[in-house]
Amino acid sequence: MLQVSYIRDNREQVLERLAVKNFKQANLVDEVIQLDDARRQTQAKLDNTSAEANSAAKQIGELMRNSKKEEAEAIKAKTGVWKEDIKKYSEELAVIEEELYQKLVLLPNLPHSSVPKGLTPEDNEVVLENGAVPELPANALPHWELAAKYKLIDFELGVKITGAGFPVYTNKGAKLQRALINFFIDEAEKAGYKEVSVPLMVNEASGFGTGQLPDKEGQMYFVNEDSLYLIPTAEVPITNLYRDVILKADELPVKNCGHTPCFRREAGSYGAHVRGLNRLHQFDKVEIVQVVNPETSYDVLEQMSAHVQSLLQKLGLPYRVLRLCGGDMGFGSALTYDMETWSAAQQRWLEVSSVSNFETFQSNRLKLRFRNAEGKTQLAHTLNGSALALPRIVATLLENNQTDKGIKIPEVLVPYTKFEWID
RNA sequence: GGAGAGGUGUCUGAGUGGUCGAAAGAGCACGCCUGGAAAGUGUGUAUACGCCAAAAGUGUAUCGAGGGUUCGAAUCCCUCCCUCUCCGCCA
Repeated sequence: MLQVSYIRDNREQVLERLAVKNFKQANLVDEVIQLDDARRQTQAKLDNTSAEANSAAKQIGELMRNSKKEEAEAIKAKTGVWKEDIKKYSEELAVIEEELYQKLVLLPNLPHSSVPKGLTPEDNEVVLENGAVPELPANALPHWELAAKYKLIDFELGVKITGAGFPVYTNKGAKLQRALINFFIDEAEKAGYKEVSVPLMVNEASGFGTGQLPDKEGQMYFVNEDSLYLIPTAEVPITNLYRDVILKADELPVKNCGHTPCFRREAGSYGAHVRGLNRLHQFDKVEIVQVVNPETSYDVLEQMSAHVQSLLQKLGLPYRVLRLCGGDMGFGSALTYDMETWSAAQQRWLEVSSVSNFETFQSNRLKLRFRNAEGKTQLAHTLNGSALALPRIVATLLENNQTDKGIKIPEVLVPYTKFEWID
């Protein structure tokens, strides 16, 4: 959520930035400003009336104590009007604030100046490519066939017990899951992230804090009986750890990592692009989250991007880094890098990570502040990224490392898997 | 699931209708004291939104949340949420 005061002070810039995100309802900006004007006026009227009523009440108390009953009654007689006005103004204020809020939540975050204009994924900017694309034999298989051949994943069994998009990992497939999770967590800890293990369900306030609610509830599974949402990413519980918190300056940066399953309804398309592990309703992911001083947030974003890249390098996966264009970015992000690995058998790039700086968009909703050098409270910046999501990593590992003898496990993973080959 | 107790500032904790944004203590910050530290001592120490060019100042709101009674509510009433204890169930 954008800050109203910022919108007021930087109207032109806000409009210009929103245009980069192809935001269509630019009129909302002026409506927000007008509503805020109205809010201030009504607030002032309410405050002034309350002040009068408060001082009258004090006088009455004083007079009663001195048993000047008649004078007290005289003042009492005047309070009726104030009471009515106070009621009227606070009702007005509530209506205005609600309207303001409803419009404010429709405004996406402002994209950073480096965000390219554009509408579709084709307009994303390739920042860099790294790693050699492997030469596969002519009979190379896509990962879903490899998974069947080596009995790593049983998709049908998942359908039986739950439904499509909930695979069952078996044998070395199950081991590989656990190995990747531990490898990713260990690497994150080496990079200074503290591991947390968090609930997989969150309440509505948490969904609001990170921006999934209102509006995107369709993407989350909802437990009606208890009004809880299954988390679509560990970003939600981990970032919400700091909701309604004022951090001391020396507590920044906060660096957390955590592994969780992620649940996504993804009511979407079918076909080759979502076959196998390409798109699932449940998958495992290690997430990294930082809460930082605004002055450092873009340096931190680069560090997080470098961390994710280092994982891909260690796993020997060819990858590229994209700077998402305005049209492809998430609602709350100011700048997003996507990391994609090259799937040799599918002959296409698969998104395996997304690293974003939310600036104050989340912290404003979360009321996540820190005390700055002047001792004043200030909104912190939040960032997060996948480091990494498992399914597509597994997909490319299986596909890219397939040989006549079986599938070769990357060296860094062998201490975790305790086997070198899937065969 | 059943019964009971309770939710006050960073923490402990007082406060049952007016002088309460809230005693006291602890913690923390700064100063004094000290060769240095501890002890001692003094001062300060919530957040948000207004007004003001800004600082100073000042107004309003907030004692789990929302509503009500009252000229006036942390304090009385209602609803909801949460925590704790005991019992039941149970990984």
